Amino acid sequence: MWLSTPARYDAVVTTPAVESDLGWALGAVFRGYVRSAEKVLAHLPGGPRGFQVLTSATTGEPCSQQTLARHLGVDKTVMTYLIDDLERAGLVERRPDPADRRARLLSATAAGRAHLAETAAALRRVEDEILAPLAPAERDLLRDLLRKLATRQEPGSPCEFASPC
Amino acid sequence: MWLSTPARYDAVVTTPAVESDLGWALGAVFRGYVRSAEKVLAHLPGGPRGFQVLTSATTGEPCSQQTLARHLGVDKTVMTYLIDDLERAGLVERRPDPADRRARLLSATAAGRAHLAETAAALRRVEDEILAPLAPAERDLLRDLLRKLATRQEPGSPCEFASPC
DNA sequence: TCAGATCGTCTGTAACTCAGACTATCTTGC
DNA sequence: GCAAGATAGTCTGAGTTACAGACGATCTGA
Repeated sequence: MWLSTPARYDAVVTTPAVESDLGWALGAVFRGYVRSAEKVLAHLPGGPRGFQVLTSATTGEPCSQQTLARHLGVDKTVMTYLIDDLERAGLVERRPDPADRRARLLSATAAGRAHLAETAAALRRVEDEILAPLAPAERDLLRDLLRKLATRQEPGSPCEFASPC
Repeated sequence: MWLSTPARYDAVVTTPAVESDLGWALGAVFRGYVRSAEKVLAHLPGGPRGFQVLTSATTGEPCSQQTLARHLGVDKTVMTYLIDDLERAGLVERRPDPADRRARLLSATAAGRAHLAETAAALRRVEDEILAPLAPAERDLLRDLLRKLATRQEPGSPCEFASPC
């Protein structure tokens, strides 16, 4: 059947071009984002992931390393040295959790918050640059759609990803 | 200034939660996609990237390894052993480019096209699973927006990403 | 024809990921 | 109160991966 079917016909009917593959588009955009973000975040320990840790440490109530690791999608061992670097730079600090002495609560220092404020502004400009091909309304739409997916797609519990801490 | 401003105020005004970070959402969705796709593509050499190579080798005219590498966002040395594996599995084949004897044109074998057809169907189901939190219209919208970005965001030449070969 | 660029390959090094062990601590059941 | 198992964070080591650089073959332009 496959051998007798003309190749051109196959291509059109059963095998879509790679551009229509969600994975390809997702990967291409993600790579572009990381590459651009790394330039802006070069001075921040941990790059884009360090930025996300710092953001999480600043907003909301302090949370444990492991919870944060799950939320950001990094291994717990990676989280250890990610925080090591940020702490060494004086941007975040680990405090023992009074309710559980095994755990450390992560919170940003004043320097960390100041650093985050200016970095977030620069990153926002990078995001706009990346989203430039889209109309303003489309940009907001894309952000919303991605956020909606990201906060629900954890397979085990539907909202694990959504709960920051 | 930073020290005298209440933390809560900082958080609301200048430091958005990580969930509003495009990079976080993009990363979370991308990780989820790769994790799901790898299950379906476990039997295919190279996993998701092998799938994209096979897809590109099937659709359109045959193209060189380097062009394909740029298009898929992988290093040329990675592309070499990626194709090695696919060729060893009998799914693609390298042919010398008659117009440039340095280059190899990549094309899928009949077995490769058959393999791709069934794998693409399975992958499409995975994609729908991942996009499940969205309404049907939103899914198409997200695909379109991502494709629009992916085909235009290459910094050097705006359409380099878009041109498959 | 010659210099420089390019294609694909190979090699080695650097970086990264992740399983597993370990200590300290919490929780549960008795 | 105590023992057994689970969990948080850290550390180590093994395995994988990415990527710079060199290389031969070939193309292109002067």
